[in-house]
Amino acid sequence: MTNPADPAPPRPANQGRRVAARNRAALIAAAREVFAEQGLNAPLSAVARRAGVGQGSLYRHFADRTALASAVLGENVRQIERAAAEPGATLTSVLGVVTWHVTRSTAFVDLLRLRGDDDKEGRELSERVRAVLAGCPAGGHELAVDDLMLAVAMVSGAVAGPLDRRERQALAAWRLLGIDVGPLRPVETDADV
Amino acid sequence: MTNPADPAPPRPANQGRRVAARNRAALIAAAREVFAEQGLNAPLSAVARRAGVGQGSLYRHFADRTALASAVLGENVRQIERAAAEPGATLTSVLGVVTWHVTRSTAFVDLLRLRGDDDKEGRELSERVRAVLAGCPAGGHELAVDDLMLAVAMVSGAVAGPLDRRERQALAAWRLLGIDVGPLRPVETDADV
Amino acid sequence: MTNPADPAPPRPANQGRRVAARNRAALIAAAREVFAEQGLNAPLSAVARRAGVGQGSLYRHFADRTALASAVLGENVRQIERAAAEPGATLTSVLGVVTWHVTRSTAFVDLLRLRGDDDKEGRELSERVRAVLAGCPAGGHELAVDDLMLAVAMVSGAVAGPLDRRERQALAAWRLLGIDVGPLRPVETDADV
Amino acid sequence: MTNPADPAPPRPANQGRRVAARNRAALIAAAREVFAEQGLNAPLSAVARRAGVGQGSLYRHFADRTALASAVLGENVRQIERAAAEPGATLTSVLGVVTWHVTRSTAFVDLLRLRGDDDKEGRELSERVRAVLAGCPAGGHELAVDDLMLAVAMVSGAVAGPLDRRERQALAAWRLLGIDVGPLRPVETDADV
DNA sequence: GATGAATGAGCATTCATTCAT
DNA sequence: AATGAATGAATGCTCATTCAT
Repeated sequence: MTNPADPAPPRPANQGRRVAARNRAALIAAAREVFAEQGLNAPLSAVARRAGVGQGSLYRHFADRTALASAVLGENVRQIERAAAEPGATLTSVLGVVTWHVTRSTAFVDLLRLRGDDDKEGRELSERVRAVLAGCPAGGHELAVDDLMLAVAMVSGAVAGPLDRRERQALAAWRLLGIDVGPLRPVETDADV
Repeated sequence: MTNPADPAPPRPANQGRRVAARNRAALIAAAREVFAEQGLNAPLSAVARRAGVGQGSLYRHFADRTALASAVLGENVRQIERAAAEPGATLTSVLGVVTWHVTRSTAFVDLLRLRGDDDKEGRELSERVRAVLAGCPAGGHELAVDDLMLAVAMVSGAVAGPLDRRERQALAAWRLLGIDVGPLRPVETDADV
Repeated sequence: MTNPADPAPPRPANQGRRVAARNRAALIAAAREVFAEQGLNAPLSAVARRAGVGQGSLYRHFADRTALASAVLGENVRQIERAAAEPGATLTSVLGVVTWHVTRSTAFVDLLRLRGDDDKEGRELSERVRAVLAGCPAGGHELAVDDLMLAVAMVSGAVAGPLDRRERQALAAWRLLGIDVGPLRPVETDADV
Repeated sequence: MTNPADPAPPRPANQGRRVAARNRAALIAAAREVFAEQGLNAPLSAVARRAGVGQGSLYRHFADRTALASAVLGENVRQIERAAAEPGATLTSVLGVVTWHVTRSTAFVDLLRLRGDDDKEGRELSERVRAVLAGCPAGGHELAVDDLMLAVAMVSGAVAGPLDRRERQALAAWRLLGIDVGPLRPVETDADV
């Protein structure tokens, strides 16, 4: 018979609040990968596992799926904002960065396809992208920002499958729209978490 | 509390084989709605429920999700083929029908984004759409069929949200591509099963 | 819209009561195969399908799984009884026939492992086998019939896997028991249905 | 009728990680009973229910049916190995322990009848039993280990029905084989997990 | 009598979410 | 704060059984 009062299994030490920030970053990094691969509906358990973190910690840092997704996509948007802030940035160069994210992340594509209903977080992020595009020196293009956003969504719709295919499709899509994009690339970050 | 001596578990009447065809049609109709709203991964149980039919009946008529999806999307593709067969059909008019389906059905959009791997049914349907487009008298456009299919995928990527918004976005997307589409419309069918 | 009063699909002609007997035989034949391959718990739908008969017909002829199983195993037992009735039959020759069934039919093995509870049909069949063995001229063996039945069950427990393996195991088992068996064989029937 | 405004779906208290080990043990105990009664194909939901544990917990502890079965049968095999390691152990005494398990557990009998195909776990366990028998001081018997394993399978085939009947049949089967077995008994364990 | 469709209970499996420690 | 186990609802799928025609 099992003794019902047998001692609790050894509890892993609480490593203090220093770890908190580290865990948050690990969760975002893991979510970026998982969402990029499987889209915004990927199992959250997979994120926690890849982050090397308990399920509970995930929920402590991010109240729900949306919060986590916002954190991940927020980084993407921040990169786009940084790209636009670089000296010599043009609409062309910024679209290159946008397209880089579109080809890399299924989640970023999903962002542009969200239902308008329960969203809000998503709309804010979209708004920020729109603001960036609106502020770009339009290198010869006379496109309204609405059309630019539409064009980004359209390119998103064109990509599917493995990475190389996604890149080819994205470039072909931009060509079909008659819009130049710079090289597909991320943005260097100071502290690349 | 349930009476443990409940005599007869009241089985809803088996309505005989008369309803078979009706059920099949109801399943397709329900699947069209559910897939249109929630996409190709919608729960099949929701389809059965909306059709007012047991789970088993669904599986009797359609061996798996693919079979059901094919039945639904097959109708869509058939409509497109019919549109191209109408007297006086042009690329423009056919694209209007294609776009009608894109705005109506999330599932139709999904069709154009399927991974090539395990699919086959889906690829066949895509192929049929491509064949229709390839055979259209290209009213002034000099687009290769590859680019046409890409354009359709791009338009698909642009639509989201409520119906009226979807329509506006689709039309704007085509305009951005510089491609004319006819009026968004389905095709009249003799027996609209 | 579908006309709710559309005509019933053409009904397959009722082919008269001559077919009844034929169907019954087909069901037994199919069940023999299916039960032999998959054991007594095989899906009854598989039996109906292999018999080329509707599910309903199966249930008309056989009220439940037990009835069908009894029909199948009854034939096996009848063969054993016939073997014992052949001129020159000995315990050895009869055990050869018994063993033939053991190696051929998973269901026959299952028969010997049935729970005693709800059984009855099964016990009757077992009884008949026992009666046959009891009546055999025991060619030199001094085994009580209880022990013979036990031995048969033991040999049943030894067989598993593909046919050739089953045969080797059965013969090894009998050898281990020090009991001779004749050649493994079925019995010729006059009208081999 | 259920009040549609039911506020809180009363979730049974999550009793924390204290119960983890207890639950695991409860699952194994429940599985031992259920598998013993119904064989290796018993519904896992029955195991979870009898353990007083949610379905999810079962799957957390045991990835699949095989894992659970291995845990249960592994204990059986370990007991047999311990029996062979006892001072004064003989083939006779070990066979008594083996037979004890055969009479107690339908699952243990199933183990000996597994198809070789997709198994592996099962074969490993069988191998361990064989190894134990091979290593036993054969008290006067000159049986090859192959024949011993066959004999065990044969005895397994002989047992069916209620416990007392199973015991009588097993002993009679061994007698028929001319092989001595010690008293049917389990092995005392220090910590009976 | 035969037919084949309808039905729902049952089982396996996954996953979002909560909570004691 | 972190942990990781518990939980059950949801979903896919199979099958025994009933029944109108």
